[in-house]
Amino acid sequence: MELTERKKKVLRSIVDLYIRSAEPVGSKAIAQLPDMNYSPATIRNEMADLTAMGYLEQPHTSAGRVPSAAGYRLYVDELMADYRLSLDETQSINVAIEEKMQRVDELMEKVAKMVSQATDLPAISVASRSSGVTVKRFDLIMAGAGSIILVVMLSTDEVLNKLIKLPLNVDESDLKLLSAVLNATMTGISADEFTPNLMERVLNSAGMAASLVPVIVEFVMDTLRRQESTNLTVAGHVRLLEQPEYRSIDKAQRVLSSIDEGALSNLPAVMQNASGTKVLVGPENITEELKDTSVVMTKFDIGDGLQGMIGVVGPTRMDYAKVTARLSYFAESLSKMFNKPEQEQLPAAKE
Amino acid sequence: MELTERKKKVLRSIVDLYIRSAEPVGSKAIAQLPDMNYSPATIRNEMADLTAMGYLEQPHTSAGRVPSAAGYRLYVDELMADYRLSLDETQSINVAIEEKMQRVDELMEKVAKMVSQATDLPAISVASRSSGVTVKRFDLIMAGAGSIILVVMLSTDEVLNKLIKLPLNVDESDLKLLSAVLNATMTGISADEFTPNLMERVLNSAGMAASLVPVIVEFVMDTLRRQESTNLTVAGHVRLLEQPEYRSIDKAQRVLSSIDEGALSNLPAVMQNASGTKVLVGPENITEELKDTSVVMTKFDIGDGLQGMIGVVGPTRMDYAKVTARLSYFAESLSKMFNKPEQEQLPAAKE
DNA sequence: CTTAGCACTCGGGAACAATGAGTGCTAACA
DNA sequence: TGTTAGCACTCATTGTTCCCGAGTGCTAAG
Repeated sequence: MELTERKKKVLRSIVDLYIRSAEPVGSKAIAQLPDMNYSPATIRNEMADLTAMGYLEQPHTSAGRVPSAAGYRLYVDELMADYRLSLDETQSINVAIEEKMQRVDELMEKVAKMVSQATDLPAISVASRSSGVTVKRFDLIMAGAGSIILVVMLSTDEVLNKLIKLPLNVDESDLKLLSAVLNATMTGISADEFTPNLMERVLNSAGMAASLVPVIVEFVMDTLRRQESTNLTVAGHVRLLEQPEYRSIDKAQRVLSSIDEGALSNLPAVMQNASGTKVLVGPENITEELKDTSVVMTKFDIGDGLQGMIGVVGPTRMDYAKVTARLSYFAESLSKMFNKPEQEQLPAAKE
Repeated sequence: MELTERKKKVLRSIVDLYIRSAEPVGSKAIAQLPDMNYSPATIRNEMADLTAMGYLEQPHTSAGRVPSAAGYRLYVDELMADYRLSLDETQSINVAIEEKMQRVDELMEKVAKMVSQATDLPAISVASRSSGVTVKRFDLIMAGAGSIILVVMLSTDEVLNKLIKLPLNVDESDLKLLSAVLNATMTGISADEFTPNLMERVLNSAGMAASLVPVIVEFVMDTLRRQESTNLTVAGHVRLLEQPEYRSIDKAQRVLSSIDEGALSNLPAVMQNASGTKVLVGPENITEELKDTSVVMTKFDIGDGLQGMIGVVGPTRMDYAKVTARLSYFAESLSKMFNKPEQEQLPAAKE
C-alpha cells in the first residue's frame, strides 16, 4: 500500500518534531503546524493508519507517537528535506579544516574531533587503504657507533624509519651492499607476498650485514601490515550524554563501553561498497547494544590510495538532515584539501 | 590537638568502609567491626569529636558520617594500610606490559588503557622531557624525481623523517653539501636557541639547495617543539560512570567534558617536583568542576631523558590503597622494562 | 571512661489522588 | 465521502501524605 501525500506529510512532520523535542508527538502539535490545514481529529486518523503500517509507535496508550525504525528509514530515504548549511556553519568548518596537520593517523584524530564538534555528537573517523602497500625504496644510514638508521619509503610516499642498534661491526660498504640487495629484491612486494623463500635469498646475498636482515624484515612486515589495518578513532564520546535518550546512566554506559570496546570496528567493511553518505538506522546496526543508536557515515578521498571515512554516532532520533549536510560538506572540503596541488609544501625561499 | 590512637582507628575504619560502600557510615557499623571493642555509643562520641575537628562530615542529621577532604588527606598520608597486590594482579599487569610497543605516543596511549583497565577507573598518561631536545644528525636522501627524504636523528635517539617534494633540480652533490652544512651548524641546538642570525648563515652556505632550507628549518623547529610539549592521554573515560557518585548524568557530563577539554593538562606541572606517588584530594585539584574528584599519580622513568607519568582519576572516595599499589607496581614494571639492556632489538640471526 | 537507654531528626519509599495530555470512536456536518 | 467536534477513557506524571527506620545526641547508670 502506497502512502498518500498527506500521510507522508504527517510522517515527516512527526519525525521533524520528534527530532527536536525527543518527546512523543501528539495529534494536536501536528495540527497546529503552519501548513497543516487539518484538525487534530483528522491527523489522529492518519496517525492511526501510519501506526498500523508500522511507521509509528506508541510508547503507551495515552502518549503521542514516536517514529519506528521503519519510519526513520522512510524519512531518511524519501521524506527528509535538504538541510542547507548556513554561511556561519560552512565558515567554521573551513576554519577547522585549515589547521595544519601532520601524519595520517594524527590527522584522522583531529578530523574526528572537528566532526564531533561540528555535530555535537560523538564522531568516528577511519583511514583505510584500498590496495596493498609495498616498499618503494630502502635506505640505510650509518649513524655513529653501532647505530644504523633504516629509512623506508612506501608506495604511498609515506616515509618511515627505525633506529637499529647492534653490537656487531659493519661498515659503510656493507650497508651499501645490503641496501642494494633490499632494493633489488624486496621492493614492490606486499606483506603477504613475502615468502620464506625470498627471505632465504636476501639472507644469502646480504654479505656481512646479514644479521641485520631479520630485524629489517620484521620491521617492514610490521609496518606494511599496520598500514593496511584501519584504525578507527572515536572522539567526543561525552557528547552522547547530552542527548536525552542517554540520560539513564546504564544505557549511556552500555553504549559508550561497547563503542570503546570496538563495536564500530566493522563499519569500514559495511561502507566498503557503499557510496556517498550512508545512514544506519538503529536495528540495522550489527551490535545488540547499539540498537537504538544510529550511525551516519560519509567517504572521502585522501589521495595516495587512501580512503577516509567520517561519521557520527547518535540516537536514532537525530537530526539526519543536519548531520548529513555537515558530514557531506566536511567530506567534500577534506577531499578538496587533500587533492589540491601541494604548494605550501615549499614556500618560496625567503629573500 | 593530636589525634588519639583510637580516633585514628575510627577514622580509618570509616574511610575504609565508605570506600567500599559509597554510603554514609554509622556508629553501629563501626562498632561491629571485628577488632573494634567498643559500643556504638562510644564510637558516636569519637565520631562527634572527629566531626568537630573537621575530619568527618554529616550529610544530614540522621545520616552516618562521610570523610571530609581533610579526612581523606589524613587517611592517605598516615592511616591507610598498604595494599598488597595478589599474585593474580601482578601477573595480569605483567602480561599487559609485555605487549610490544612502538612509538612513544602510541605507547603512552596503550599504557593509559592498561592502567585504566587495571584500576577500573579513567587513567591518564603523559611523557614529558626534562631537558631540551636537539638534533644530533641530519641526513638527506635523494629519492627519485624531485623527492628528497630528510632524516633527522634527535638527541634522544629518536629518528624522524619528512618527504620533501620540490619542483627545482638539485643533485646528489648539492644534497651532500647541504647536509654537511646542516650537521655543522644546526646540531646540538634546541628550538629556542635558533636565531634568525643562524638561519642567515645556513642559507648563505647552502649553495644550490638553499631553497630547501626554510622547509627543513620549519620541520625541525616543529619537531623539536612537539617533542617538548607533553601530550596528555586519557583512556577509559567511561569507567567513571561505574562509580555511584557519577550516576547523575549532569555530574558525569560536567566532569567528563572538563577532562576532555584539558582540565588535567596542568597535572604534569604539579607533579614536576613531586616524587613517588602523589595524591590530589578533591578540592586540591585546580579546576572547579573536579572538586569532588581525586587524582593519583606516579612518575616513572622511560630513559633517554624522557619521564613518564601515569595516573588515575576517580571519585574522592576511591580505594587509594589499592589504586596506589597498582600504580606503583605499574610504574616500577615500566621503568624496568624501559631501562633493561635492549636485547630483543636484535634477535640472533637465524641459522 | 564506657555504655545502655531513650527521645528526636529526617531522608526515602509506599500509597494514593489529582492532573492533563493524548487517544479512539461516534455522530454530525459539508 | 472526507472532515471535524465532542466525549469517554487511558495512563504516565506529579504532588501529597504518611510511615519506617537508621542514625544521632544526651543523660544517667555502671
